[in-house]
Amino acid sequence: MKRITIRDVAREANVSVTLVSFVMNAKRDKDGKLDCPVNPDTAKRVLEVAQRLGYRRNFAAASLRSGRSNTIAVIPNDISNKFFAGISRRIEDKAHELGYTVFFASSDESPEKLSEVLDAVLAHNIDGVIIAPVTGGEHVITRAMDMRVPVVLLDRDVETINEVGKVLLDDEEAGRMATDELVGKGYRKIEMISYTLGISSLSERETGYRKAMMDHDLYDNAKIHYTTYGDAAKDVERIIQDALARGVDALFLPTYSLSAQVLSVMKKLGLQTPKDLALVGFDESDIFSLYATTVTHIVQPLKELGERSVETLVRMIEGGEAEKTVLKPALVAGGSTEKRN
Amino acid sequence: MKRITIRDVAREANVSVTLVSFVMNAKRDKDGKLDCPVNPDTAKRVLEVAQRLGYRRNFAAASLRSGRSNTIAVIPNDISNKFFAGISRRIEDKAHELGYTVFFASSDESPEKLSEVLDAVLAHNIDGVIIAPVTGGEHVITRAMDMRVPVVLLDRDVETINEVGKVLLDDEEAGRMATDELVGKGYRKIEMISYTLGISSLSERETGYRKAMMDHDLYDNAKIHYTTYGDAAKDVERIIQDALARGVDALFLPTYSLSAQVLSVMKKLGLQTPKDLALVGFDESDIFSLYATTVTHIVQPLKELGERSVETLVRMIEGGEAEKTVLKPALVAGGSTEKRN
DNA sequence: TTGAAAGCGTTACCAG
DNA sequence: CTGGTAACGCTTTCAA
Repeated sequence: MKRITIRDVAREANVSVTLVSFVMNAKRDKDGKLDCPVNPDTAKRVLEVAQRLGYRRNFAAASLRSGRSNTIAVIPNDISNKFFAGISRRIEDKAHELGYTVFFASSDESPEKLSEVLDAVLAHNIDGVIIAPVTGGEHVITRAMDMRVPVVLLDRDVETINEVGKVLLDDEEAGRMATDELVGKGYRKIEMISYTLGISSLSERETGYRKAMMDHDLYDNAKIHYTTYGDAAKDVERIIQDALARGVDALFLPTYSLSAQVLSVMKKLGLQTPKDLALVGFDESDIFSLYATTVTHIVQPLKELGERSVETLVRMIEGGEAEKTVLKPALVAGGSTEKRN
Repeated sequence: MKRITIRDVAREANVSVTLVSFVMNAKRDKDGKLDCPVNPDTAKRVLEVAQRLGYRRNFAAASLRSGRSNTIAVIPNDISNKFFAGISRRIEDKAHELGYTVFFASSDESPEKLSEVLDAVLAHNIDGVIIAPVTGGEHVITRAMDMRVPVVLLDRDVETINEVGKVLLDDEEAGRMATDELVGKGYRKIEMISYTLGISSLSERETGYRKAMMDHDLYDNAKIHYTTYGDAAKDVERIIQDALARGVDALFLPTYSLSAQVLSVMKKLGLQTPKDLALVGFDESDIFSLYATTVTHIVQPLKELGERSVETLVRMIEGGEAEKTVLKPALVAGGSTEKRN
């Protein structure tokens, strides 16, 4: 069961390897015609022989010779996180449609792991990289750029870097939507819990919240509580009790993990939403529909985020400009923001 | 910014490319000594030069020449599903530890997509494949075997195929544990909802349930309702109402999706667990702890499943025998199986 | 429209 | 222990 090479096909079809290579690499134009300088009859014959013999291009050889790989890498912070799970398939599908293979690897927030992943990127002749949710460390981007690999930033902006593609959510709008929903339903003392991560997505959501509060002349009521990913469990309980003591009537939670944390604490304390506290959560989860009261939440257009990031990257790989796209969030209404009586 | 090749290193270190190749491929043994037929001093010099020049092996060239890639592929049915999200990181970490890179791609249940993925596997000289949760279609495995690529089946058995590695959950035990828990807490009319998928994991869980019911002399009460993934939403509501009408007091849900579906219907119908219906769910989710009453559920040892599958595959790649591992599930107790009064 | 031949950077083989 | 050299299978000139 020897492997079929381009030479086998050439011999069997009575043509040169060059011709076979041409035919195998030709893209079909809209008429289904092969777009290459080969006699159509010859091309047809080559295609038939290749098919019959079960020929498949040896990827390593092609990559070695051409220096390209038709492969892109996607480096999320954690391949198993919520946001990424929803977006990975979209990326995969779109990449496949454009003729690229995708390669996933977690950076894990660790500079060492990140460095290894990037070495792998170099070693594999990978054509471009999509860097998805990462909290902390701009090294990724600059290192990748040093390697002259096209980069697209997904979900999170780094304002100091501009030679990369960007596909982002309009996070300010998300913060504004959440706040407007609460105000519209009669809530006034609306506060927010956020992480001290210093990443653009969160700070923009905070900005949206602040501006909306200001627009509604509620800025004196605006207050953002901060916690860290690791301390959230204990901080959130304290924050909620403090807020209730001060008469706060609603909370905006700008990430899924904070939303889950808050629901957990409220359950533990026997608090009900919206009676004791109205809520707006973030991202998608069965929890929002299965919690005692359904929870209003902001959703990101995962499909578009994924597809757009691939399109942007491929365009850059093929010599195009780095583009920036900002997509709109949406609000899914639930019982947690029911009109206040 | 020319790329540094093995030849550059050889010239700079005054040795042949052969020596450099030896050194770069040598694994360190436990003493940190390089395990290769090269003078330690020479090796050290080569290493230093390589470091200084920033040499990185060209993956495509190595793969082309050696026919191997130190890469394994993982093909789940859906890269974004629950089970897979929890296991992917474990696979990645373990593979990395053993010197392999991982490549993820969804088969998506579609034979065409599957075929494409396998072509990619061949084209990339991939050394082995882990096939994770797939519902329907044994083609995968036989196709991969035809390609002479080592295969490990993860989570789901195909009894007719034996030349592959297998890493499975003791699904019969899982069914038994769930049933025993319910019986132990005083429930008697225990039923089960399952999918008509004909996959081993589900049918084994059913077997465990049946056997446990038999052991407790409750076999006359045993009943399994069937639905399909697509029809679950409407079927589950009917099933629950029918069950309640017949005085059923507990349900065992052998998958996460069925668990979520049942919780959703119960919420909609205003039913409470365990008062109206005791429940045992499956797999991990925030839902189980955040639902009005916490839900007892069976968990799989995701870490072990992931690591073991990689270890098994790598052993096969390196010429070892195909092994079969069966891991034990665990039960996480919650309020949904509180003792019946 | 076709083909010959020169590499791409590595590893494997065989000598020393 | 060390080194020369022939592949690996493909793409890419260049010439016909």
